[in-house]
Amino acid sequence: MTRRILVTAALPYANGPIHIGHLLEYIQTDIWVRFQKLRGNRCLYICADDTHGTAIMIRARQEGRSEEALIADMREQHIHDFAGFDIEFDNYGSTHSDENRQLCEQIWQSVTDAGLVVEKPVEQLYDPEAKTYLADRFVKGTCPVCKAPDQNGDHCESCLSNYTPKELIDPRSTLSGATPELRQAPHRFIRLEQLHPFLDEWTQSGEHLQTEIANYLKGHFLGDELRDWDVTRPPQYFGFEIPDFPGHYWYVWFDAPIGYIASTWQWCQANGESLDDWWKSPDCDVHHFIGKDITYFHTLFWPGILKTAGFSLPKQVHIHGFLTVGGEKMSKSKGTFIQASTYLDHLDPSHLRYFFASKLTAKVDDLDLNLDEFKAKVDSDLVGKVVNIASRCAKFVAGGSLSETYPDDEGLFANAAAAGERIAVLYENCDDNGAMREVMVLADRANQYIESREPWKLRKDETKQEELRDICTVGLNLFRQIVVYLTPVLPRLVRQTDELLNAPITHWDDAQSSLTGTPVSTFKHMMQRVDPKQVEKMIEESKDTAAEAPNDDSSAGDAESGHSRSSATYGDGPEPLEKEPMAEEQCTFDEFMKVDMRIARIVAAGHVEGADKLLQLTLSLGGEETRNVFAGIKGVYEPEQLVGRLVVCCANLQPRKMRFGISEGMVLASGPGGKDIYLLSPDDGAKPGMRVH
RNA sequence: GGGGCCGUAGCUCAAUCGGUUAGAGCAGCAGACUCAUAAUCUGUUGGUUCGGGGUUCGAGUCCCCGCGGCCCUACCA
Repeated sequence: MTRRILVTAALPYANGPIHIGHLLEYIQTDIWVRFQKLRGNRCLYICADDTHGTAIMIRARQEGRSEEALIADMREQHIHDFAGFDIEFDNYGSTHSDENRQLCEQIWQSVTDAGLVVEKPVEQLYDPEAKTYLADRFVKGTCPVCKAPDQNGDHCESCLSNYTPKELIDPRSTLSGATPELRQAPHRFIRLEQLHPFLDEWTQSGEHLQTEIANYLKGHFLGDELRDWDVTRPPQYFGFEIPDFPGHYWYVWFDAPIGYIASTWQWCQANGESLDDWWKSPDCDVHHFIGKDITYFHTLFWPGILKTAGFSLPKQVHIHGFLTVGGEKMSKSKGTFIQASTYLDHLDPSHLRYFFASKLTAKVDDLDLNLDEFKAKVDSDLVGKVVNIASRCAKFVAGGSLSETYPDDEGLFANAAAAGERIAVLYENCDDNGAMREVMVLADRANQYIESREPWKLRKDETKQEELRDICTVGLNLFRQIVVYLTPVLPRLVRQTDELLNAPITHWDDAQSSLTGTPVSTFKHMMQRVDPKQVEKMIEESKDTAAEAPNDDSSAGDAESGHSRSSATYGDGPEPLEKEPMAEEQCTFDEFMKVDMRIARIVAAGHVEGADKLLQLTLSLGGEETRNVFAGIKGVYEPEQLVGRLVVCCANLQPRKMRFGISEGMVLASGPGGKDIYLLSPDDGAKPGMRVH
């Protein structure tokens, strides 16, 4: 019997473009949906833009236009990006829709009727100029602990202490610069604790969640009383006004998940279907795909709401980890914060779809995009193995057709057909990585088969043309089987294969029966290797030098430049350069200027207890400006000889927490290390605080 | 500061409830082939499972202490 399955991916926020981190989720979900559809199940892929909240409101103001105009624009971009990666939604809605408003009102009524809503006053900083309450991240000021200026609302990056925005010295709004006032406003909360027994049961049984997630919830939330959840906001706010709480709005996280239902409703209206069949029927399974950061909302809050309002509970919430690039969090300054559109300008979307598939498992682990591995995997698996099968066979039969009866292939086709169910189970369980492995084994076998039959030799023998055609018939059928299994991942390859073999792939079971007698078109290259130059360009284009503070490891050692005098006169050998070759990559003037180097005077120096290599230095940049720096020069310089001398330091290096304290800069020195360390000194006349250009 | 996840071959990952000699792919190396987009095929070298203790007949797996990495920290989208 055909299953009915409703699938959602998390709603992207309408405050920014889609990037490759987002794509991991939408591609994972798209693969799962395409798989279900190919298996003959009725499956809907539902998504929408998440459009409400302070951030949208503020951005619209800054851009001098309405929120509606902003989110309409963003929606266009999002849809365009998704289409570029062959992510095919059945409906892409918006949380700012009539359907969503109606559903919010209806669900709000349900939770109110169930006695879950309670009103309490909340004290918060308010920006009198922007006329809105301020979330912590919109407040900056001087740290109450270490007095470092320009720190965040809730924690200090200099001394790493935590506090509340109210404790900040000289707080100011990052929206308007105004001094915020402490104000009180009523908020309404949902008493989640009342649903505690239900959530205990739902999260811990029925395999709705991955085990690590179930354990996490049990250990972190369900062991204690569940906190009341603040789901309303006082003005000004961009969202839906609450009917029985005039002037107040639902918090964006209340209406966002309801957007799943609203978007489904839109699809139902357009297709003459009933919403209840999808959201209130036991015959339909609801599956959510989300990232681990929004676990709380989707596994506690959301099931509680659904239960209370009488909607279907998710059959499963599939939670994935984050995407890292080169083993690290995506970074704008490193160019690894890659937007979907930037990727599309340079590389093939199928490559990324395959790479993600080959790395995705049902676990919550983070997934790393290593660009070298990306190239190696795509080149080897897709081009070298899979497409190669078609490439080496099709040419021998192009313009002709496949054999009329399927030749003896020693059981290869039957074996690969049998693998179909195994692979289907892997896809079903979100173990795309396992599925890709199985498929690659099939590709290896096909290549081995062709190798052993040596069709290129038969081609020269007039009497063996029939045998040649048989071999190619087997090869191309094995290829087509593989493409069927890759359909969820590589829809474009499917279309190309349809064209080559003149037989459309429409169902998973197309891998069960062989193709015979059909015409074969001329082979055209189906996929290119990854071009490293394009990868580089993509990274380069993704670099946003203004976006982040200087990086803690990008500036240190390589700030040298060449000179024009002959080195021979001084007997300077090539050894230092040979030992440490110059950086190959050039740095732009802007990048160089990011490093703020200053003349500094060492006003204090001392040993650090327990440290083998460090000295603690206090640098003066003139006036009151000082820096605490740990320098790895113990054993080379004695503290006493350092006090009073001038050095060059990097003054805007990101502070770094070290074992013995925070280091706030770096003293420039040269030499390979060990005993060979030479501090840089300015010529006479330089004064502390002067910039080094 | 609090918390989570992780550490296995050069790289990416396996290894059922604690149970034989820790397995694959890629890379590397050697050879073959020349149809195929420098593709493919055959063979093959790599491991003190981060370190140190402990429990056990038996530990990659469980416990403790370190070290290292990534991430989260609930008015935040």
